[in-house]
Amino acid sequence: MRIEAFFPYRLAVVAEAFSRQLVAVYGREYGLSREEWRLLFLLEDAGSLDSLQLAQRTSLDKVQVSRAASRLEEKALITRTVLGSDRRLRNYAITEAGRDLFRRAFDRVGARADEILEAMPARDRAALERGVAALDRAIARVTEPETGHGTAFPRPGPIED
Amino acid sequence: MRIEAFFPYRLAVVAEAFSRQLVAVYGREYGLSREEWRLLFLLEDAGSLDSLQLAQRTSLDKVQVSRAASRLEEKALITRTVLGSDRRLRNYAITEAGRDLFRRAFDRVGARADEILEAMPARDRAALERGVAALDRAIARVTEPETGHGTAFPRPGPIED
DNA sequence: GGGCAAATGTTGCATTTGAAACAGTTTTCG
DNA sequence: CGAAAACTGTTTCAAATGCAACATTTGCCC
Repeated sequence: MRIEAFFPYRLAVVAEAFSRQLVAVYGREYGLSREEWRLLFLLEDAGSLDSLQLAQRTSLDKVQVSRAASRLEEKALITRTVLGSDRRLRNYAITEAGRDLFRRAFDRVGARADEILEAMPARDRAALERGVAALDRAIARVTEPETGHGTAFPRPGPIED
Repeated sequence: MRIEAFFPYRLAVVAEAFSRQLVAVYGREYGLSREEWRLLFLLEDAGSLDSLQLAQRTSLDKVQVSRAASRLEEKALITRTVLGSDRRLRNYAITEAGRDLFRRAFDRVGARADEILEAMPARDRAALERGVAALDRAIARVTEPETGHGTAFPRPGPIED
């Protein structure tokens, strides 16, 4: 079989290429790693989160979160405080500087993503979104028994939570 | 905006989760890295390739190829010889042991991939394939001027080659 | 209450990865 | 012909990553 015809290969290569287009923006132009980008994204939306909520809404493991958060704190883009109610947990909050940086980066990243997606015919774009959503459900279904570590994003329903 | 609604995030997370399911097979059970897996895949199909052909058909850069090939050679799964016609190039060939290992791994990896894909309704699966193909074309179109390093797979037409 | 298991975040260490420098070969052009 | 430029694969070095051990805190059970 030719590798170009193997669907998992095609999916991985295309997803990497798409991701690379966006990393080129928030990475090179704003100095953010993928994990830092995701944490800022979450915090810009939520304002503040404790680590339990964060673990549920991100597909990063605890080491990645800890390290990305350290760097974001060094850059003064977020703050991290020990939670009083349970001193094992942390409360993460985005700073004004973090909001500013994220919003500027998001404008450019979103524009780049749209530029690519809008180069697709609308029907193809709809097919892609439908297919991705369905694949996500299929993976969740097939891997149900195991721990969902980074398998997918939280969703309503009987699975997860 | 909620990160779960940001399409590039959804695509990246789903693609990683899918990939992880397959790496769990060829990685843990057959000791192959992603790059080694791809090289073996190509060579099992072609039998033997020189480095120029290889660079065209893989989405790996030269460093990744060099290192993966070294390991495969150590494991006696491929052979590497300097090409007489141009001593900068190498000829890669798969060994019998390499074929055997790859075929066994491919059976299991393909089965795992099918298990997931067949958990999708046929219409959704068709949508996914259509969408992925279209996204690949869109990325190639938008990034046309730059070097296509790992951007996509080779295709007929005016671009690349 | 007191000890033990579970949960959480962090750190250490070995491996992997990426970018640039490098060495060897070929091509170009004067 | 010969020097310089271009090309290819490998190596080097610093940074990133993954996994396991660790320290701290909490919940459990007697």
